[in-house]
Amino acid sequence: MALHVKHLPAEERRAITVETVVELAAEQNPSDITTAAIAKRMGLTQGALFRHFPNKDAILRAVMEWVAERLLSRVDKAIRSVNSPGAALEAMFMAHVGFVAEHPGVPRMLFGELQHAGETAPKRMVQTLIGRYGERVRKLIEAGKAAGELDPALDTEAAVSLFVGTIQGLVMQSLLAGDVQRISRDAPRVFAIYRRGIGSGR
Amino acid sequence: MALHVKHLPAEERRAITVETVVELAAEQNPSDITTAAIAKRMGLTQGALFRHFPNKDAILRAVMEWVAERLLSRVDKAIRSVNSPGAALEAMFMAHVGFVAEHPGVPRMLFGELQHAGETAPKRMVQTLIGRYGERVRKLIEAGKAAGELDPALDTEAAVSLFVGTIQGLVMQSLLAGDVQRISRDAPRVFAIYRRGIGSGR
DNA sequence: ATAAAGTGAGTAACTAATTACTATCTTTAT
DNA sequence: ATAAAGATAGTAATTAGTTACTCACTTTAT
Repeated sequence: MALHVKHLPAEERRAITVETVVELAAEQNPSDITTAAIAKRMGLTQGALFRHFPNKDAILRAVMEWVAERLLSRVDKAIRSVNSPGAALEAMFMAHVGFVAEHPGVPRMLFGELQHAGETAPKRMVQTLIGRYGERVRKLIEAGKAAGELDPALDTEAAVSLFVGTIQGLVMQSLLAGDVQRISRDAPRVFAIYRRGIGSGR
Repeated sequence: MALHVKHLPAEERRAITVETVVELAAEQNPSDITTAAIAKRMGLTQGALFRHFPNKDAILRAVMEWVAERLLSRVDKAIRSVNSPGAALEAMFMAHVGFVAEHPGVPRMLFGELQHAGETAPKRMVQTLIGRYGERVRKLIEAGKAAGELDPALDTEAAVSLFVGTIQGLVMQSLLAGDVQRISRDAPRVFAIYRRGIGSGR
């Protein structure tokens, strides 16, 4: 795939680094991706990475930026593609699932960052991302209630939490089975149950 | 809390080691719990650990055994304490949530083990545990269908996956908020939505 | 007395980061 | 147009710090 071309402009090199980390995270425990492993996959020496990033944390920060941008823009596009809140929730769910199926390492990295004890920069970025993500879900659920599509007595916060958890559950199942494609297959079936849980009686 | 008594019988020392790991996993990223950190918390030198375990992996294996035993027995007890499948599902959910609230490091360790690339012993144990756990959920859901409590057209596999995912979602929310007790507070509200999703129309 | 439990000082392997040096592009002066 | 000069990107070896694990020796309980 990658041609391992040497002497790329710095910006391009940084972009490739980020994509490489995302790729590696799909194959191994994100928390033990070493700078040596990243460099090897790129066909560079380990030291070369530090020409483009001041330290490893900065690499992770760049990855989180990449993720936040791509995920949110994809999700926003999905929301805009339909016109009812219920349909938007489903489109958002499927867009997210599609993203995860393409980049299975991503949710694992996010979850892994959240586990860190202190207040690392990447961790804060994940919190921000999930916050912004949650806003969108919350907005759709409230619009759905107003439109009579969803149960007006629905506990919005719980519904938001379950929306995210549902995807997290799919990720875990795919880890269990060692089969990423499973996510795409199971997603509609699982979402159907969720949709029923938040729906109005009719 | 622990009195850091020296010269304990081997079996007792092993038990304390396991509990210490579970404790540490609640405070820091499980994947960077070092043998030095475990020993320090126990008031022992690092070398002493290797009197009782051949290697670090064996410690993790013992922890997984501990988890599997305690979680399943607790869940089974909850199931036996009520008499309808629907009530049993709820009791099982709450028992699991209670366990997680007491030992927040546990789900994070399980998830972390699943991430490893190869086929480590602890990973296999987690797969076995989740398999056995899933069986119980599946059985209850099918009994619920037969009893007319649950939607007879319900997709059982998806419902099982969502059951586990729901808890995983609660764990993630608590990591986000940095507040474990949140799990117990949110659990009933989230379960209510799930219950509605799998229920018969009436 | 002796076997089990713990100590403390090691080791080899690995990790992120640094550095002196080299190769390759880009700009500029003539 | 092109040679010289400067800037940028990559190399290879090395660093200090960590990690899991070992072992000769000491302490303790029975």
